[in-house]
Amino acid sequence: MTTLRHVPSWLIGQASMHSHRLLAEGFATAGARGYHYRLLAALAAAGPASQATLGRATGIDRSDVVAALNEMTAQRLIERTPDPDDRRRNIVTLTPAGERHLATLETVLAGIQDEICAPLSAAERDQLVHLLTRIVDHHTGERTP
Amino acid sequence: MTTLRHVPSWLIGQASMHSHRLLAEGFATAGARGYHYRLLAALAAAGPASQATLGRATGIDRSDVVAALNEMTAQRLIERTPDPDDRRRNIVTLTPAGERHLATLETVLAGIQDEICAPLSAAERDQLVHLLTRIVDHHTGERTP
DNA sequence: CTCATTTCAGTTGCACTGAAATAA
DNA sequence: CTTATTTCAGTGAAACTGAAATGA
Repeated sequence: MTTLRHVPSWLIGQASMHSHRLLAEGFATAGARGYHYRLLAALAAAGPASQATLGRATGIDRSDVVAALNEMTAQRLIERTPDPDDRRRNIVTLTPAGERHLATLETVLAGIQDEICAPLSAAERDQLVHLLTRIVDHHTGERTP
Repeated sequence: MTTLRHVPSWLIGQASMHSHRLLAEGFATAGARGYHYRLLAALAAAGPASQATLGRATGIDRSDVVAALNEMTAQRLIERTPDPDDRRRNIVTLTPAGERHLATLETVLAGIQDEICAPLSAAERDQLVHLLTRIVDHHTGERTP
């Protein structure tokens, strides 16, 4: 596109499309998709958690958390056990297979980052991360101000 | 997410999510969606074109171009006329209503850009545009290298 | 009663694939 | 015969909404 080439939202969207495609391809060869990785990473970072907590931590909708965890349970990557202190909740824990799976996905992810940022120097990559961090921080939590 | 906060693809995806939401909201109040704007902008920039050309110019799939143009024809924003020189082709042209609609969407778009880049200075915004441009350019056209 | 959690059913915009008909 | 264009039918991941059942 001619006129859109300097519009931030267009560039962000195009960059997102490419990174999303690369990531989806990488995750697919490992038998996963984006939601799976985000949930595994959140579990590894914060330890066992309820589904609602996982949804808030990952930004994934409560409804999609259910579906993704169903798939991951079938793959024996996680386990759901009822919380004795609050019987509405499921406590979700990583299985050893889930931890191994996460490790492979982390490797895939790191490779994709280098691929995405290939045309940038290390300093420029840091700069990009810094700029995007400020944008993302500014727009998270400030819905309907 | 804790561990993902410095991963470029995560930041790009989050920024894209926010900008996409803002853009979709803005376009929706004007009765449009992203594909409509991109097609209108391409028509205004390059003049009347075939659907295949529009698809290549906007990066929208041939199949989605058909659907979007159907909707836009119903709104009298564009017109399809058969190309006498190549009877497979439709020549797509902007109607006056389409030009007016595009002008409104341009205004919406410009406002959203300022909203997205609110936490950045003008120099930083240029820097972001520059970095993203290099990433996008590097990844467009180089599929299956 | 209100609120939180889990679950299921459905929707939407976007990106994409496959196949058919038509014509260069 | 091969290639290009338009069109239709369908798939898939992601983000989201609404409502129901259960329990704090």
